[in-house]
Amino acid sequence: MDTSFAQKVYEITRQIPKGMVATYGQIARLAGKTGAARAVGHYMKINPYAPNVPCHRVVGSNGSLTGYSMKGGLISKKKLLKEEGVIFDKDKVNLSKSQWKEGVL
DNA sequence: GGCCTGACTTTAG
DNA sequence: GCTAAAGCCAGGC
Repeated sequence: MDTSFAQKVYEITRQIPKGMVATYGQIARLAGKTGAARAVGHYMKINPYAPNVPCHRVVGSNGSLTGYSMKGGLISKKKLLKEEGVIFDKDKVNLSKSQWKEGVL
């Protein structure tokens, strides 16, 4: 997996600050492949950079918690995000307040 | 080595 | 607002 796309996806995901979340579509777009969110999801699944890539900070387009292959599943995921300070709206992430935006310095 | 599936998104009707 | 179809990458069988 020396593909620049995967590499970019991992780098972008790695840059997500604590208490923030990004969507698959956004990452895919930043990586230069609008619509390749599926591939992004797959990269999260295999996640060869598990500790370096906080895949639990990646959620669906509308803030829905999806996937998470690590132990605990979405339960742990939601918990982690909450602990990090991500604003939750029921079982979804409040993107309006906690969606990470590249360059929001 | 080929087909199917999967943590999805986007555009169009 | 919802449904349908197309597009993307790699792993597993």
